[in-house]
Amino acid sequence: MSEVVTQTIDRCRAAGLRRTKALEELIVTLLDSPRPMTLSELAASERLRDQCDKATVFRLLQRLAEKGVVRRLGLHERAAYFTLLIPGRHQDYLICTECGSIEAVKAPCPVHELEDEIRRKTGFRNLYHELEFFGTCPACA
Amino acid sequence: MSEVVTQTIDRCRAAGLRRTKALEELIVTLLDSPRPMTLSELAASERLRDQCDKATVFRLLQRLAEKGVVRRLGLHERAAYFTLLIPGRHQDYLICTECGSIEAVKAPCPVHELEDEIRRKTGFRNLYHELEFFGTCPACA
DNA sequence: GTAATTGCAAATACTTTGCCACGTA
DNA sequence: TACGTGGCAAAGTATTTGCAATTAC
Repeated sequence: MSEVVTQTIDRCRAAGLRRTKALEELIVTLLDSPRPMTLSELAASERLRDQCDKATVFRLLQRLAEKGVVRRLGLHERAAYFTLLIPGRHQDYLICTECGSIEAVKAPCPVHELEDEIRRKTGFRNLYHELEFFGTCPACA
Repeated sequence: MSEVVTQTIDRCRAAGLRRTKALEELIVTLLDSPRPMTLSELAASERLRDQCDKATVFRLLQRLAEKGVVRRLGLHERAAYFTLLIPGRHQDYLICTECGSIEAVKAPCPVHELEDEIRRKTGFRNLYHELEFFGTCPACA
């Protein structure tokens, strides 16, 4: 099992969660995915399909989001997307409004300075941001 | 009626929409609001409450989004948010994850260069972006 | 042993559509 | 007149919860 997986499970344990098979498989699944996934996708994924009920995945995601281990994203679809939150890592996304494809933006995120400024000026705590680009991908154009 | 309202209605007319009372009230309501609004908020708003059904507001928003007059935003809630799209204007948002308050970010958006770069490198068309900051506001902290 | 976790089914929330009446151009 | 619009009610989709059984610690 990869380094990141064990570290993430440790973070869950430290946050008071129990180490269940479903938790492990969920984390591995999210980590394997190059892009955020919906609840339905997760529940239907190879690793989780026979492992547990959709409600379980839902509640796991809920707890993990509460503990800051996963993040829930909007991304313009009706369904919410979830992604693992790895300390020190940040990802922006590029989304095709026609076919719904989602890919990670490779360039560094230009928002951190503004984020610091907002933190200073507004007194918001636990500040983070979400940045998404939308458009029509070459294949759909 | 303000300049922007008539211009926006003109854009709708140009896009082939009919000028109805509901359309006008919807546009004025969105323009009056300092932040994006949900379908429910719009349908229950003073101007629209007695004017038309929720389904009508829904279909109006749908048409307007199609024509590029309004934009549908995620913003992390279960309900979608809508905002008027004024040419040459762009807005980022600061959202409290505790109380759900939404305010517009006053500072200029630092993402346009990256957007240009993505447009060039990926060949995406009609590119735009959405940037939101999330955190705990001073009142909730 | 005890509290967290789970499955299953039922309840919610928000969105979306069908169908026929109506109003704008 | 013709076609976009509107109201009302029903259907759809994704999420969320209740409760009793199970499992991790």
